[in-house]
Amino acid sequence: MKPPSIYRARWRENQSKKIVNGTKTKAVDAQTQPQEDALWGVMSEEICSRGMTKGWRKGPWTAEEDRLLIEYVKLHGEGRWSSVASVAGLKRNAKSCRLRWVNYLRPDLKKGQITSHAEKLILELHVRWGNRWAIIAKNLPGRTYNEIKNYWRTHFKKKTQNFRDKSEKIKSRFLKSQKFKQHHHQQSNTETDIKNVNKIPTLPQGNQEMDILYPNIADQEQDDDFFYSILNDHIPVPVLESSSNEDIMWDGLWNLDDFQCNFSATTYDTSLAIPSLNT
DNA sequence: AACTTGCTCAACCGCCAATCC
DNA sequence: TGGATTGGCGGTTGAGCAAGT
Repeated sequence: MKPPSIYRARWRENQSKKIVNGTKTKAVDAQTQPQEDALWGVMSEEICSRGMTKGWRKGPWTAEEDRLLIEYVKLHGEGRWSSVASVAGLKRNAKSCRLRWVNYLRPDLKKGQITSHAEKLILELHVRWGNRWAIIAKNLPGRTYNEIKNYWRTHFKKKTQNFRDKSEKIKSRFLKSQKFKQHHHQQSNTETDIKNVNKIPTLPQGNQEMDILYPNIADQEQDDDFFYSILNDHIPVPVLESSSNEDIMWDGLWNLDDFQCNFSATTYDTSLAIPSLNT
């Protein structure tokens, strides 16, 4: 008894294993995608109508469904999502139930606006961890990774864009005046930067500690300055002393979609001595 | 008043690792 | 040991609403 998506995933997997003329076939490409979607739409209805799956309900949860799910968790605890549908009488799949509980129904969740303190902590943690929302959420008790993820997208995307605009100006100014010198010297500097990134101290938890970290920073301008200063503090900038590959280097430095800043040895291009950013 | 645009956030999807059988 | 299942996570979507034109 599986939802149609399972059958589709399995079908795709089998397709990708097929070998035609010595090369692996693509399960779906841009041309066949619409046909495949249509096909699986029909299949999906067919599968459900024949009772081959439970015909999982989708869309917004009703109050009654919430009540049933809460009752279920009270009785059976978290983590047994696969049996929710049959036991609680919900026409929702395990994933949907888990998500609803984790992101909305959990009693320890904080509702309401994210405070400025929490906002700053999110920024700081995002610089450290990138889009690893689950890890960030663990430092913000009562907040879900989904909430933080949404918050980031709606509040900080703009700021990252502003930062990029600013950085473009700095970049053009900088390029006019800088020349690179020694390749090996640059390499040793960036390697030191990578080590320093790994030494960023663990952040304390709780509002009291955050007060110590960020005392009396209130207005928007200060917030912006704070935001940019974090980036300046944490993004290791190689010493620009030698090279003729300015464009490649600056692309690496300034193409900071979401400010993914997890440097690692495996993504470190030693031939250019420029840290590349995980995306 | 009607329409457009932007914002918010719940919910879904796909992928992957861990666990189960 | 290997396939199936489950749970967790990140990316994305889209409905609902408010503000602007």
